[in-house]
Amino acid sequence: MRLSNYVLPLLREDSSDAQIVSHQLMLRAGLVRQTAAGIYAWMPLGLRVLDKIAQIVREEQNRAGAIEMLMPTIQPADLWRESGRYDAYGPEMLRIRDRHDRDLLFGPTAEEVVTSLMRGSVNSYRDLPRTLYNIQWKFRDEIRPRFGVMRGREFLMKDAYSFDLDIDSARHSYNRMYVAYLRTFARMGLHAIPTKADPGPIGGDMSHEFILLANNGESDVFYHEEWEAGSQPEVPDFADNNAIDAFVAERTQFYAATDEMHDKAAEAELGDKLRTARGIEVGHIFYFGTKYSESMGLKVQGKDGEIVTPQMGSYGVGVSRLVGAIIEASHDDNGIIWPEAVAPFRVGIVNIRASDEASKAVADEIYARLTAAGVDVLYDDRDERGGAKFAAMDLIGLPWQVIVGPKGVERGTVELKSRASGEREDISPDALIAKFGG
RNA sequence: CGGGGAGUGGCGCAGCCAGGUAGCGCACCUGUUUUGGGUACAGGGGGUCGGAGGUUCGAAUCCUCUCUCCCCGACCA
Repeated sequence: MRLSNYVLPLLREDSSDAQIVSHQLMLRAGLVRQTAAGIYAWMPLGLRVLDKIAQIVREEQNRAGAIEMLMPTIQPADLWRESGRYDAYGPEMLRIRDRHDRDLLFGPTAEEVVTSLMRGSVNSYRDLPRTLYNIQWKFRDEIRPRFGVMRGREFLMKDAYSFDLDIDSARHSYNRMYVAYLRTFARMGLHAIPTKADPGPIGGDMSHEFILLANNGESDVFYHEEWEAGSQPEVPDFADNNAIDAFVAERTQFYAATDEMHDKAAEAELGDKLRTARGIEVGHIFYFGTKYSESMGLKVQGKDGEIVTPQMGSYGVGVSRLVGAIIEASHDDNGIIWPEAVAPFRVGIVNIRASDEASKAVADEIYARLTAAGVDVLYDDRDERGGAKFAAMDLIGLPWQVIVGPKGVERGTVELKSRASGEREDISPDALIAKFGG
C-alpha cells in the first residue's frame, strides 16, 4: 500500500481523551477513532490489526476442533426470557424495541442463541461433543467505558460454546480450549497466564481467566514463578485428549490467581516463588454445566435411549481488547512495536527523498518486488521531510523499516531497521528482497 | 448511579472572572529552501465558540434548561 493512496490520520499531539498509553497510541497512530463513549470506528490500519488477531484466533479454534459460525448481533428477548437472563442481566444489556413493539437486544454474549440453535439441530448422542464459535461484535452497556478499546461498550469477541454428553467429556472440551488459548496468545507474541477464576454457582476448578501482564492492567495477579515467560514448555498439539489433559494437569499445579481468587495460604507455601503483577484479562474459559441446556430444553437421546441434557462451557477471547492489550505490552517512547504476527504491515518503506529520481526508482522497485512476493508493505512515498517520515514509521510500529535515500542508493544499498531492536544494517536491494522471501 | 472536570477551526489549547463581535501552537494549502532521524522562511484557507431559550444596544463571556465527552468509584471479554 502506498501511503499517498491510503487513509492514515496520524496525530502529532496526544488526545486529551486518552489516559493510558495504548489508547493514546491507537489514536495517534490512526488505528481507531471514537464515535461515542466506548464505541470506536476502526480506521484502515487498525482494521488490519483486528483482522490479523481474529485470524490467529480463528486458526487456533479450528485447530482445536471448534467449528466456526456466525450469530446475529441483535437477539430476540424471548430467548433470554427462557433462560431467565432477560431480567437477571440488568442494565448492562442494551435493550431495543422494533416497530412492532417486539423486545430485542444487542447481544452481550450468545449462550441463549447457540443453545436454541443446537436445540433445533442436535438430537442424538452421536451429534456430541461439539464446540461452536463465532467472532462477532458484542455490546455491553458498561457504566463507565474507559481505556479505549480495552473497555469499550461495543467490542469484538470470539465466543465458543461446548456441548458434551457428560462432565468427563466436558472437561476434555474445556482442556482443549485451555491449550488453544495458550497457543493463540503465544502466536501473538504474548505471554498470558491462565489464572484460577470464580467458577460461579457450579463450583469446581473449570474456570480460568487468561491474564496478560501489563503495567496498566486492571487486575492484580499472583502466580508461581513457573509462569514466567520463557520457562514454559511447548504447548501440545491436539492429537489426543490424554496428552491435552496431561498437559493441563501438569500446568494447573502451578499457582496462578487473580486477586479476588487469591489464597493467602498460597503466599506462605510459595514463598519467594510467588510473583505479583498487574494484568489485562484477554480471555476467559469456564464450564457451567446444564444451566442453559436445562432451562432452554436442549436434550439429546443417549445410547440406551435415555434423555441426556448436555453439559456446556463457554470460552471468550476479547479480540478488539487484544489490540489495546498488545500495544500496552509492546511499545516504547516513539510508538507501537507490533509483534510480527499481528502487525498491520510487515515492512514499511521510507523513501527519504521522494523528489530524487534515483532514490524513488529504487524505492518503487523494492515496493513492487516485495508486494509481488506477497509481503505486506506500507510504502511512504509522500514528498515529505525524512524526519517526519521516520517518526511516523516508528509511531505505527511496523516490524521492519526499509530506508531508501540518495546516499545509500549511490553505494547500492538501502538501510534495514528493526523496530523492536532498533538495529540497522545496510543491505543491497536484492539481499533485502531475498530476506523477505522474494 | 454517586463524586469531580470539560465542550471554542482536523488535533492540542488561550480568551470567560471584570460582555464590545474570536486568538495561539500543531496539522492543512501555495511558494522558496534540497533538507539522512519530527528543517527553516514567507504567504494563505478554515471556526460564530455543543444545543435551545433568556438578560442586554451588544453574549464565547452573564442567567436557565438541555445534550455530549472525560476522570475517580461499584461492574466487566
